[in-house]
Amino acid sequence: PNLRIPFPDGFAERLAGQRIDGVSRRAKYILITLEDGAVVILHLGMSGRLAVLDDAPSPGPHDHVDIVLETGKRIRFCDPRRFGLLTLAEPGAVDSHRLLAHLGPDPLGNQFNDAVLAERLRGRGTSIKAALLDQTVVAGLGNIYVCESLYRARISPKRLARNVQGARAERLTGCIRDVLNDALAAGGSSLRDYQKPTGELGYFQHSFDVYDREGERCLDCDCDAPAGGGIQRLVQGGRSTFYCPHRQR
DNA sequence: AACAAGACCTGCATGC
DNA sequence: TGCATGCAGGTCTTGT
Repeated sequence: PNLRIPFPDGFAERLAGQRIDGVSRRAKYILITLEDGAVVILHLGMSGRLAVLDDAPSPGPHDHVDIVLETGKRIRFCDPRRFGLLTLAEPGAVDSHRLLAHLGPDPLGNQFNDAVLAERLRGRGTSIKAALLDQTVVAGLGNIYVCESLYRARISPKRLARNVQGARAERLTGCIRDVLNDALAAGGSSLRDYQKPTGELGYFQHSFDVYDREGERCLDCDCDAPAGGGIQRLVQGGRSTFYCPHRQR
């Protein structure tokens, strides 16, 4: 029970016997809607994983929850670092739940376009890198996809967020969507923990242009480390940023 | 009020 | 071999 937040009282009893009416997503939260309208809110944090199991192997040290289905299959939630969470929103109190209420627009949804992004970046004195990681600005981007989006849009991660307007905001909007769609098509990015529920790995990590490529050649402008170029790493807000100082301005 | 820094965890790679 | 250090797909809270 000691994940990022404690389980609500009577969590298992609350779920028992209910039909699952749907599974959806808001930002990085997985939402499982029950027949009475309550919603299970699940976040994988950094190291969380869901596995669909046919039988009931004894749980490992980092397995926290099994949701057992009528068929006998079970959905097992494993999370070594325990940055993930599993909680419940009562019927009618889902959008207003404190974890969901302040999220910005989903970059793959209809509420997101270049005008919206420009407006949400207006007046922000932080870096565009930090702004895109802020889930109240845009909901659902993490460190990898922010780095990749800024690279494709040729925008420096150090540029002030308020100075991403007009053509830059337009470029960035398109690149964010493209990066996410490409990553989804590839099944996501497996660095260490991440597996799909089937146990398969994602493939997008083979398509990174900049992430985790410090010192390597820039695929676009061809600058390279021996000549003083190449992909550089810097730390912003305690997180690694990878970028090409020549290509990104 | 906005922003940066620190805290929360475990596991792994690296270097001495 | 063992130990210390730094780093990792993310939020939250605290302090300036």
